[in-house]
Amino acid sequence: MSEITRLEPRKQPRQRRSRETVDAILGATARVLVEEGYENASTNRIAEVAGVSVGSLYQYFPNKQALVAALIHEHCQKMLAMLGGAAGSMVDAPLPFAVRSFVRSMLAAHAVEPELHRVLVHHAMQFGVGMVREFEQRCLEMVRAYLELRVREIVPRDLRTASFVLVTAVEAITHRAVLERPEELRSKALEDEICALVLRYLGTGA
Amino acid sequence: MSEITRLEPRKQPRQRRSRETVDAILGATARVLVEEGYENASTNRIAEVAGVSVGSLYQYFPNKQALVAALIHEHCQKMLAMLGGAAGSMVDAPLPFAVRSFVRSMLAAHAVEPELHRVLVHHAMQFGVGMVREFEQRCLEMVRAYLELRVREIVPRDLRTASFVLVTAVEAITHRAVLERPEELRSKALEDEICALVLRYLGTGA
Amino acid sequence: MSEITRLEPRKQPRQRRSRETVDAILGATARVLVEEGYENASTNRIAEVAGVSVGSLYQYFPNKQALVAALIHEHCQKMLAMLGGAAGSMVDAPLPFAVRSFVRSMLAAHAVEPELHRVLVHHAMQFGVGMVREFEQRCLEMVRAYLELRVREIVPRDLRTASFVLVTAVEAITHRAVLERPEELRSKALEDEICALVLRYLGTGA
Amino acid sequence: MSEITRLEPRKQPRQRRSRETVDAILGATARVLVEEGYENASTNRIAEVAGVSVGSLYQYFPNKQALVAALIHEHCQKMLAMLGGAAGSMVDAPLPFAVRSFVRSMLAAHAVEPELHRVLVHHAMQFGVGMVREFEQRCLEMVRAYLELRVREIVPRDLRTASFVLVTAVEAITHRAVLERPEELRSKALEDEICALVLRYLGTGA
DNA sequence: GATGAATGAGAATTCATTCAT
DNA sequence: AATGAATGAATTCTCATTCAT
Repeated sequence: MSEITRLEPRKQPRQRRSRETVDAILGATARVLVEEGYENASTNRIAEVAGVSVGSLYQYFPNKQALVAALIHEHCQKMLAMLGGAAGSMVDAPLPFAVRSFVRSMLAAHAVEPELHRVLVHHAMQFGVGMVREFEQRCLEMVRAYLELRVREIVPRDLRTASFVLVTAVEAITHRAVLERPEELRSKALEDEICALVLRYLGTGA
Repeated sequence: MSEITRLEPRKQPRQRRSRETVDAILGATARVLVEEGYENASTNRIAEVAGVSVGSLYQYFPNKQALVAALIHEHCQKMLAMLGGAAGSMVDAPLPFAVRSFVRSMLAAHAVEPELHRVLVHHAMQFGVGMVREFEQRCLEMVRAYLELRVREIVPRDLRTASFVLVTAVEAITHRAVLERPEELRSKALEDEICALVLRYLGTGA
Repeated sequence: MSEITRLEPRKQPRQRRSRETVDAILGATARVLVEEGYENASTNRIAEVAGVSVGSLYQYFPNKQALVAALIHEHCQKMLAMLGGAAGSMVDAPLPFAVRSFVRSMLAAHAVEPELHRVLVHHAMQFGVGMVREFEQRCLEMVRAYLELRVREIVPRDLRTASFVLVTAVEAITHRAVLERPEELRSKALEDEICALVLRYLGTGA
Repeated sequence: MSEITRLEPRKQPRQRRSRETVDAILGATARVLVEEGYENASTNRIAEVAGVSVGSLYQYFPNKQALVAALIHEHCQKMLAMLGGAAGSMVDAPLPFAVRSFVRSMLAAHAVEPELHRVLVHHAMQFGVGMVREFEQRCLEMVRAYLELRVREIVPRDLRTASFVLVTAVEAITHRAVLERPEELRSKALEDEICALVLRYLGTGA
């Protein structure tokens, strides 16, 4: 079903020139993926858009998958950075504030480059599984850690399942909202509703 | 981004033998998709597994996309049929029963052929969008219709958003549970938890 | 050092048309190999010379090596057929006649398509090893079997080494003579000399 | 069939450091050729193994063929040096001693770096033909010169053909023995048998 | 209707070689 | 002199699709 393939970048760019090349390649990959779709994203096309030769592309990425994997990695790092900010402020905050902070971070994280996000999520499972799972895993851990702090204030007893339910739900709603209802994002109505979903589930009578 | 392509089956099989051929092709498509992955699912391979010639395949399906579209359609019909059963029994039932019926239907619908489901969902968006959306649209309509019947018993006022939130959340949790936590499906604990999520969100003080 | 690669033909040609295609491909491979050299023998070039599309080539041969392997196989069959004729007449013949028969078969077998022979021998070792070894093995067996029949008439006692020495020597001289001294082949002087080498080695005082 | 290409090293290394670089490159070429095969021996790979940049490689060798040609040259020099020793001692020696000396030199010369030898012989014909031929030519000359000295003691009258027959036979047996029967090399049985082949052919009644 | 041979554009990937730094 | 980034033509191989039989 799937071949074993190296995903690690082939070699580190040492000089400034090569750093620029790598950036150009990743940038072009993102653009082509979004504008022309995964199926049409050939390495030759990507190199062309990046303004470099295919050879240069293969000097840094051993194959097409590694290229996409690198992009997924970069994207996950950005999203994790945004969630990380929320994590800090949650610890001491009472439930309603913590939940709102989390939900906002999720919305913000998904809104960065939604089109790219969609394409990457789509193909992430095939190989860079570990990379996307890293993001989801971090969400789960974060939420679960927080729930454990507040265990006496909430209704659910099985925190493993509770965090699975919450993270999956919030992530899915956020994801689809960004893609399908971008106009509603500013209205705060959706944000309120997601917070309500979470808070009522946790049983704080909000 | 994508070419405009006919997705309709090329001709209706009228005789029994034709019907069998079409079934064999669709069955083979499902098998190949699941066992060998989308990337490796060539029309030649599918025809081989189906035990017919490529020529025959193209007699009934104008192109590869139409083939997958037909499979998606078939799959959606099965899922809708399972939801349809629930729909009938929901109308008159009080909230807790209705919600449980809905959640059970969702779990059951996703459990039919989970591997195939995963592959199809994965590639559904690329072309057969309308077909998957049909399923989601029906879910939304069903839930919204029910919520309108019970509007005085529930907290949320914006029923459009409420049904979006609920359907998206339940669908996502169900989907991931079937794929990633199949062992927990029998325990009923997850089912209970999803019901709790919905009921508390609706504000019935469960 | 070397990848594991399928060398078996991909599928049997069933219709006459495809049989002709396969023949055209093998013929073109031989021509290109001889006229343009192994390095320049690309599959596209071979297909072009064969007057078919690359696709057709890959329908019957899973990769380039399989193509060459098939050619080697065919070539070995031809050579073995020529040796086989000699084998029959050797059994009852006295040494001088048997040796001459063997040497003549060798010369004839190498003279069939000497240029192709050179290229194939050259690249045979890389993969089709078994195929060329088959030819050499058959020679060894044939010679050894005969020596065993005549063991009382000859000097060498270690028949395994004796047949190795003889077959290797005769094969090498034949091979190089065909390639480098084709004009001398008709003179029979070389044939006489090879026979002398063998007979004197066997100690029959010729 | 093949382009005309400069095979001469680009420039003579004058300083010690340059000499070391060239040696490192040739050593790396040998290693890569033996360990990874000719097909996988790219100039980039060779430079990497040599611990220098490709640029440096091209400073000393105008192209890949020149690199291999240089290696072949080096290898032939080593083999010729070993044969040269024998040549001196042969002149005055009686046939049995001379033949044994020659056969031993051949065996020793082939045993130096058999794996490398095999790869080089394999590809020598493609371009460095002259270089390998040089070795074979020298063998022929040496043998023929000796046979002329002893012409009254031996049976064969056509010394050109006789030396061709002998050198080709001994070389082939030696080559294959080193590659395929290395364990027998120490036993001296094979050496004896090759000597017997030569001596009996020459008709000295050994 | 069915068959399967044939097609060929196009995709991924390599590698000898050059040249700016 | 050395470096290593960049090049891009060339190569192997795939696969959706057509069409003669």
